[in-house]
Amino acid sequence: MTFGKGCHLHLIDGSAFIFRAYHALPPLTRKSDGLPVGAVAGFCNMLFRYIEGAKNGDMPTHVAVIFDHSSKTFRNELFPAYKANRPELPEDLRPQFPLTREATRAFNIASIETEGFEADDIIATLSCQARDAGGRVTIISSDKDLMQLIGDGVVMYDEIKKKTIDRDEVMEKFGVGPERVVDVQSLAGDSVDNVPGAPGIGIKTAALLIQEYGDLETLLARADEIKQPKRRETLVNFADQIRVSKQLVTLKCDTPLDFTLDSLEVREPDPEALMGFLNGMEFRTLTKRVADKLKIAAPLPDPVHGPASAPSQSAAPQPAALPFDHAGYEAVTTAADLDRWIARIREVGHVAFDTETTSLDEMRADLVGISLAVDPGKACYIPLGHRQGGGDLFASDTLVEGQLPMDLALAALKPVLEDDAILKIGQNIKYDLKIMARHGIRLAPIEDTMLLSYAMHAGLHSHGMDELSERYLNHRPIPIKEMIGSGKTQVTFDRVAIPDAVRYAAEDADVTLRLWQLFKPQLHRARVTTVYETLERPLVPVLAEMEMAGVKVDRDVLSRMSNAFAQKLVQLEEEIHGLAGTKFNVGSPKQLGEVLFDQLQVPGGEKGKTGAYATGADVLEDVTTLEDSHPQGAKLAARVLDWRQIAKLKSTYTDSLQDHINPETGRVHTSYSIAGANTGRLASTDPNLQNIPVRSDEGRRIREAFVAPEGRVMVSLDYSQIELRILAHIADIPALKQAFREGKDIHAMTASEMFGVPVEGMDPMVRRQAKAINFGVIYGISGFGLARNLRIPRAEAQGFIDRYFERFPGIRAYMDDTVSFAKANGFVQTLFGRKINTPEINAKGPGAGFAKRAAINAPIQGTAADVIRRAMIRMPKAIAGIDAKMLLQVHDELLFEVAERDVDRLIETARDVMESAAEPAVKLDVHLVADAGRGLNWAAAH
DNA sequence: GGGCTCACG
DNA sequence: GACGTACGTGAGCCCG
Repeated sequence: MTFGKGCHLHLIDGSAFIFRAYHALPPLTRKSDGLPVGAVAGFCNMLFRYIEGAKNGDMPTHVAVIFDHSSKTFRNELFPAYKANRPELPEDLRPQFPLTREATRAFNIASIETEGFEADDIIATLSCQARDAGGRVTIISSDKDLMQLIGDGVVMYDEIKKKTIDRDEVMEKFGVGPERVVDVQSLAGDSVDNVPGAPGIGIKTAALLIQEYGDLETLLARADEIKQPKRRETLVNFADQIRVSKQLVTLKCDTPLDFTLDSLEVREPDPEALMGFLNGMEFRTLTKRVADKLKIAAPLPDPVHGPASAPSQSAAPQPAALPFDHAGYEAVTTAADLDRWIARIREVGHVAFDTETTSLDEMRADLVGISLAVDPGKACYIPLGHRQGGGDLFASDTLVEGQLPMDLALAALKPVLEDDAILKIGQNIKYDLKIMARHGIRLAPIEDTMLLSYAMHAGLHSHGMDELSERYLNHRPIPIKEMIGSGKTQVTFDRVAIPDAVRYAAEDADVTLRLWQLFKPQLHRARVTTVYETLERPLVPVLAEMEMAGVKVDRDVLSRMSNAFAQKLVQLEEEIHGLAGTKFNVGSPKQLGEVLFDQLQVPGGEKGKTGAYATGADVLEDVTTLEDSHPQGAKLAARVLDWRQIAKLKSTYTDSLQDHINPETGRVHTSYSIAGANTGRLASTDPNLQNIPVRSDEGRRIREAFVAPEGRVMVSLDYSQIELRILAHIADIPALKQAFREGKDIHAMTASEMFGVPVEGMDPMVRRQAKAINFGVIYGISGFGLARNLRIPRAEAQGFIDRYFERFPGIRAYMDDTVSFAKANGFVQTLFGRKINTPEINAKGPGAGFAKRAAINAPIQGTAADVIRRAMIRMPKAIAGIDAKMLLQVHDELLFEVAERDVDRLIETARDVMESAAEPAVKLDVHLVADAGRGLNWAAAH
């Protein structure tokens, strides 16, 4: 629902709730672990009572609970003593703060807080927005500081006294109307908040003065007219202090918010999530009371954790319930039919859209047809490029008769597809976006069912259409194989008979539409609307641009390297066969294992589950150390390692990259999958340009083939230590934060802290170990893993870890908290609210370890991924005036191609975007740093 | 098509 | 007390 006239926004002052609850209740701890939960219990009770009360009274259409983020706000910069005389927080209250946020979410109410602003400012901002939109507002609070907001449909409500506070109450308390409350407060000051005001003037006097002079500014301007000498002097002498006080008490109506009023729409609690939370808190009485209530409320099934195809009891239209019937699908072959569809799209304002083409590679694919769906069960397919024949050598290239001419159809569709008022819904719509872009059509605005699923279900399953359809629509779409076959006999889609294509393609649009209808309303309930709207959807056009731009690759450089590698491989092979005494396939791990451990009797061979010897690099490296006991084996292993490195570089890079050079553009166009990695990272495919070698000198030379065209320069910017910085922030490690603040060598600092050695003249080995531990922490460290990585005894590795935790206790707390959060909620979150589901977290057996480490890693890796996504989304606008293109993303690096004269400007601008990418949604305690490099090729720029 | 190996962050 | 373990990816090759 769009917020507007007739809407009623309830804003609950969460911090006030907490303090009231804390002081009203005796200290209460959770039975199982002694966690203090008294305030949480009181908070939940108040929230529950409020919900029940609201049902009987003046029902809100929108609701949110607002919290203070931290004690430091912009007011402290204005006046350092502001709120400085507040008593220290009770020790058992602070840990309950995050739980109250969780409680709020469990009740399915938006939980809002913003760094640098008080809850009051957010309440003020939302009130203003709601009022301006023509709606009404009730602020659930009795805080006098909020009374300045009353009027124009805004009232307050005291939840304890069950009493509305409106203009009359304000007049009674301040002696002036709400619009002059600020003036009175500025004069009277406030001893609780340490607002100075004018000495000797209280509310009574202040009210009198304001009544007489109208407002504060007039009063101050005409202060010399005041008869009482004492008052006159005070006002003249303390005018500045009074003005500062005014700034302190005036609430900000323009707090930056990264959501809209619409997203605060009232939602029924998700019974499972709510009961899960209350149960986890071990609130028995409340759990029971809520359970009783919920039964009456006929809960909706949970879209995230509930059974995949659970029938809904709600009255909402059930897209899944309609059967899939191909009778509702039609071929559009006349202009009149097409016009009819376009008219229907305009009526409804949205359309599910899908293209059929001849290839999965959007840069080479030819458009074959377009399918549309507007109403579930009804869809059409517009064949445009179907051709005669079976696709064999003798197939003719003539178009099948009876199809609309492509240019005519596209011209008719273009206005709708580009209309800002019509949503184009796709499944992986980046593909269609690129196809249409090549036909001069800019698809916008867009929705993507794949990304809707990714925002809600990351970690639960993949997000391809077939998977989603089977899971959520209980329908198995026609496999593409039934259309085009597979293997040798596979044909392209333009050879599919049109009636078959109609069934297949129209169904895809139908499925997409139904998934959208199902998923869209679930976004709010899963609390990932902001994630979808700020991190997923806007990335689509950005990536499409990057992919279409491609990166120039110099074929000759690659081809020369391939030749050199080929020669080297032959040499190595001969040498290896000589050492082995027999000829065998060096590329076969199985044969290699047998040669090494059976024929040559090298000790230490270990067979894996498949019965073959393990011959990974780590194993072979161990063998190379046997120079004394088994020189032949050691030498062989060393040569095989060399061979493997070269073979990898040749086959994966120098050879196959050449095949990916697009003949039309002369460039390589990767494809990024947005919903591939669970953590929010992108993945690059066809080819993967995120794993181009860099660690070895030999491999790095492959980057020399990624070049800038004449007159242009490659620029690379990469975040320095972004994951460790995020760890320092999330786990709140003062020593780490300080080291980053001071720009220190973070690994050396760690080593110094752990081993008590000075950073100056540090043994590189010691630093290396500390570095391994720092990375290990990000991965969910284990003694075994660290031991293997550092090749040291396990006990020693465990000793390092113990010392590390001792030195940085916050890390241990973060790891424990993250795992228990995952266990309680079934997911973990990034700082930006991205959810990563952890369905295996409560598993038994070896899977448990994996799930725990993944849960520990996901918020860190995921937050870093969110940060660079934000930077990428802002980048096109930021560099609009610069002759530059963003080409590639490699997790913490962005690669640009820039006109020579614009290089400095690009670096300055892009660096700024990257370093401030977290803001304003998140204010990190640690600043982000992006390092820049430039050169004629990627190797030189990196 | 699964397993192994290895390239990246 | 034993087990099995660093996180996230994609691609090429071998082999059944």
